Amino acid sequence: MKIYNTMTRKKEDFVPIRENKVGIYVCGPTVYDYIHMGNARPMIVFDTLRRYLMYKGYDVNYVSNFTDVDDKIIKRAMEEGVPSVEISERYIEEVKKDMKALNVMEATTHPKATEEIPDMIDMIKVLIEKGHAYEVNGTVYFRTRSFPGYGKLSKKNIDDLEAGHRDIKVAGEEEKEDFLDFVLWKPKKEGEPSWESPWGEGRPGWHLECSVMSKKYIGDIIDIHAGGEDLIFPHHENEIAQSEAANDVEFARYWMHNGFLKIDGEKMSKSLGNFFTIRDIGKKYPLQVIRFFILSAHYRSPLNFADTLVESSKSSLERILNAMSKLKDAMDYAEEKEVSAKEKELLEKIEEYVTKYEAAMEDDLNTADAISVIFEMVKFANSSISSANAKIVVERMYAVIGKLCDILGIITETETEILDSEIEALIQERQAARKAKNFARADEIRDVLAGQGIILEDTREGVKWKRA
RNA sequence: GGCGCCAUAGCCAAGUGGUAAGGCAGAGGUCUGCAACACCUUUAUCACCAGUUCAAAUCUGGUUGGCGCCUCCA
Repeated sequence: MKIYNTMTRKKEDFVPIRENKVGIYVCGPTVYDYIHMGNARPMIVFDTLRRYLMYKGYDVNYVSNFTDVDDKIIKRAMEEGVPSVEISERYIEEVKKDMKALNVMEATTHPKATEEIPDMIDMIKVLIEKGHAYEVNGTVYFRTRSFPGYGKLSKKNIDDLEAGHRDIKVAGEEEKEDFLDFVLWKPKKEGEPSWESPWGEGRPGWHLECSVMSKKYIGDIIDIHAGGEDLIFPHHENEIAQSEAANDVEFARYWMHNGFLKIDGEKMSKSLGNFFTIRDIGKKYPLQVIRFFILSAHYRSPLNFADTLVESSKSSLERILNAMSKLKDAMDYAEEKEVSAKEKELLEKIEEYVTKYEAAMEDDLNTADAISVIFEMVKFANSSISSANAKIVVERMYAVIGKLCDILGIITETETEILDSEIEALIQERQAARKAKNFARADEIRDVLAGQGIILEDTREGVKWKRA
């Protein structure tokens, strides 16, 4: 498979370090609030990458952290007057709920920063020993200029950074040797969570945790490191500096970054009031629709989020679901018989679609193209596959579309739901009315059920219903 | 100021040298008691200008417009 590597700015053939094994590290959220649409994009995109690699037979070690010690968490805790651990634990649980609702698989490991402090201290010690870090008044800084490759991911050169920096001085800057140096360990302030360290009580800097956790749970070299494009600088640049300075080996082979999500054409931000949490969106749309919507564009493109676009995705997804529902019915009625010569061609055609789908996914996870292949299959199924075919043919069609959707994390399997007896009775009454050509009554019942979110469809095999 | 990205039909969105996938919406038709589902038909020369080439949406240069990072951020 080809992956666009931010480091080289090119699509490269993906070759894992260890045969058939892939280690993926995705920077996870800071848990101080419900996750929003922007957080969801990398979760969904890289979960899809993971699912595809698993489908290809790779053993995927997927690590994604929870940043559970951070200024924003502390601020929130102070506002609510509770310990910050209460905030982080609460939102880790909420984030997990949202991820589940988005059908994002649980990571192999979900490390938390606060549980990895000893390893972070060890890495800082190594960096100090090697001359890549130094301590001033309880703060440990990374000596950025001591790492020659600094800027290689974001393609920034140190002198440009210096020029751009002059206007934006930060407090405490005087004590640093160099403005480029960033914090590995910061001393405790009153009321903040802290840990013992050789440099006094304090807490780790943000960039350090990812270097430490990826090393611990994947190894010194990781196959794929992923996250939002805004993390390229400074977060990922700093991770590279820390890890490569400490471990003396390349940090990550492939860097993948998803594009930003915009709201009605504008950047999402709290001040613009266009900040949407997954929790709120879930009240308006099935989150499956959101997942489908996000995957309908290439992951590196900016993606605009607007109601009309989601509505459109909802209709699109229904087309797939309708086709699957029809296939399921066809399976029930299809006979187990010999596959005819003509049907053999149908089976071959199905495999051609699979090949085409895989080619799309192989090309830097082109989910938009892959989805278009699914729609081609849907059309093919709707027009060429029916209960008149041998059962095995129908089953294959159903299984293939189901599997290809599953790789995208789209659930097509609908569990058979039992309607309550009252609704069931109304449907029966309507059927009787139709038989008696009392269409006024039949339509009236259909309207009543529609009002309750039950949509009826009359098919040759009888009445079908679905939720609006 | 530095680094980088994008511009394809009413909307969304693939396509990186050989004469434009797919979806939504719209129009016409078939099926249906009607509707829904489904099926058939129908809707673009790819921001603009110049160049390279037998051939460009696809390469090069320029113009215009939009966006991101450089500060916490997915």
